[in-house]
Amino acid sequence: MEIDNIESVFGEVLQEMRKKRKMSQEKLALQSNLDRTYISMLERGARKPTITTVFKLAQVLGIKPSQLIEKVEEILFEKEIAEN
Amino acid sequence: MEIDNIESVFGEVLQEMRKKRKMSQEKLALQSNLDRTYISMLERGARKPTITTVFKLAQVLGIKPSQLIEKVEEILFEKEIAEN
DNA sequence: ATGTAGACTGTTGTCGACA
DNA sequence: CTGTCGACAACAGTCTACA
Repeated sequence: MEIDNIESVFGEVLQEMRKKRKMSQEKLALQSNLDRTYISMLERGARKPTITTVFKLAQVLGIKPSQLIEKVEEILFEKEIAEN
Repeated sequence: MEIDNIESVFGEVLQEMRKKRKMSQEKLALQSNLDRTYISMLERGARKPTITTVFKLAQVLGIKPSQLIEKVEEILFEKEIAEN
């Protein structure tokens, strides 16, 4: 089945982490040195970030990149189970 | 100083993990559904993978993507310390 | 404050060939 | 088995503008 909507899951996680910090997309974009519209696309799963983008975002969110990825794994794993 | 040779560090880690498994670039490429020449470029730090590429590689290497990223963080952190 | 659109630049990732 | 090269298609990431 291969799923491969990693980008959607990443978007969910990113939005959750951002909101938890009561930060706007605009501010996140500014601080991470990325474009506001791009953050929007990321959260909606319309783009897959490169590894360097993940590092930038994690830094601004104050977590380790690996923790961000780990969150994605967890959700992805739940969804795979729900699939059989 | 901003460093930003995340791709070089990722390359180091990828190569280390691959060799530890006594796997050729060719086999890694085949199993991860990526191009052999691209694996070569990744290991030499000439390309930055997207998040989905990281997931593919980690799966073939038999580790969690977050663990792969964590290794990168560690080495990156050592290098930042060595810099002041 | 966010979503979307279109046009754009640069880079990822593919492929064939040769050392 | 790996590095590199050149050509290429596909997609990441920017920017302006409008709802």
